[in-house]
Amino acid sequence: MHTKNIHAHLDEIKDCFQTAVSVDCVIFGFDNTALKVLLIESDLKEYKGSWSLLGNIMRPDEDLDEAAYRVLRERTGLEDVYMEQIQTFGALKRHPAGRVITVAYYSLVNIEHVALKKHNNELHWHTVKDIQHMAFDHKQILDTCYERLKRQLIEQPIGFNLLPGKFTIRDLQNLYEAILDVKLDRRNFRKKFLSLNVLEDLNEAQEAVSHRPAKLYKFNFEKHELQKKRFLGIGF
Amino acid sequence: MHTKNIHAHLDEIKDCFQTAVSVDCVIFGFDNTALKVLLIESDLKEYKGSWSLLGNIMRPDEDLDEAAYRVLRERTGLEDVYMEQIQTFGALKRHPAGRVITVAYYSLVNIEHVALKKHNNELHWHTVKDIQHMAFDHKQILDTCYERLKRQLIEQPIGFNLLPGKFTIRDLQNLYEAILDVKLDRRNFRKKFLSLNVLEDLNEAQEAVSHRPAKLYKFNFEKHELQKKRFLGIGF
DNA sequence: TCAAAAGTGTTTGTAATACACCCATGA
DNA sequence: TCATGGGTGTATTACAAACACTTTTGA
Repeated sequence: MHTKNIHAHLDEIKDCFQTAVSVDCVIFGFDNTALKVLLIESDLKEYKGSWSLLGNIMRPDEDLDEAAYRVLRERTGLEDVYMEQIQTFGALKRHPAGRVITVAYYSLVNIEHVALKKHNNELHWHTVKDIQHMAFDHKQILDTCYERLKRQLIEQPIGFNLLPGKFTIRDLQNLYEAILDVKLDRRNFRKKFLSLNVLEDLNEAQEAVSHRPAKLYKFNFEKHELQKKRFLGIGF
Repeated sequence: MHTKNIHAHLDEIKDCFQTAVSVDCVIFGFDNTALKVLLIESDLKEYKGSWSLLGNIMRPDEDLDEAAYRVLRERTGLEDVYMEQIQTFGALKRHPAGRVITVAYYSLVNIEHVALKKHNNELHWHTVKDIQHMAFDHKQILDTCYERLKRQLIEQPIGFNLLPGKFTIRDLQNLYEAILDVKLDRRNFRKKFLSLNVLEDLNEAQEAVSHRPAKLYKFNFEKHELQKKRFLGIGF
């Protein structure tokens, strides 16, 4: 067997360095009623009037994940938010400017923490369910990320990332119902979450509501014994 | 807001076309005892003696997914096998030849259907559990794909892809036990799978075994009512 | 005192788990 | 006839699902 050195290898593949890699961030927020996604007006003539995800080309000198965090940081000013790589989209004609494959991430942010700056006035929060068309293949990317979010929401306690630091159990239930598009029983939902040992009672209550005020909780990551009861059984 | 045409956009990003995109295939097989993965001896001097996944650079004129199928086809002669994109790895120094990000796929094949050709004599099936080191970041990729496989195996009936067309329920259980590294109750396992309505009884039996011969089954995709009982509840 | 949402407990159904005996075959 | 693994049924347990009334607050 022959071996090749790096340079022989580089030479062999140099024709393949014609492809750009981009990252696209599906930034989800929740406004207490519906799941939102942060979009920008497309700056490509071909897609004028369409909305697109927040993305950018990955720089040759930065990690892939770092590129995604950079996009998020530049657009929202946020750091240390929940973010997950979801899928890479590499269809041939997906970008009119040439061969660009894109790695899609989604992140969950507290919508109140996103201060849209003046120079970001092309940015808007859109209701996910109302979105029909987007630029590029971004609708497909959004759909994929939304499906993954729904699945994650069922399997891991990540919904907190979309809520303010203090929230009521009803807030949490509203979030689940809105994102999963289901109706849940109040008593069972409450029972379930309280038994999970992830909610810390702040001993505070809602104020200025014209009904019995609800208790406020915060999420306590430490308390969560991850995957404590992982199914031994087969779940299908 | 100003708009840019494609060419302005291309110009802006042209410095970023310095990154190659590769695909790496984690090809899993099962030899009735242990989970195997098909590896090749690295042809890079830097990794001489190490094993690596089967991969290749994506061509600028082919779909990303097609590149993965091409690698699989070229190496195993197989088509139409189970294959899934898992994750994209894009750390800065992951490839010594330059900036190469790689999209990892795993596929499940019937190990008996893979005829390793003469010119593929650097290819070998390795027992997944015994693998300690690999070239590049391929161990990390393998680990990621293996974790995903385990999860998928619990949630979807995909194990069949690793088995011959005719198999016994015990074969299937061996597969689950080996991959998930658990012991399962024979009676419950059988009950579970028979109730799933995905096994078609071939009315054939094992031959030449020195004990009561087991029935042979095949998987019947049509019968499987996908996600019929999808949890409404929350699974963590 | 009324409206509106918060808070609580019990019952029921379903599915996973644990477990022991008989059956068919080749040696 | 024996050794080996195949095939079956039931009791128990755990958890999700269904369901109704009392409590607290502001108006």
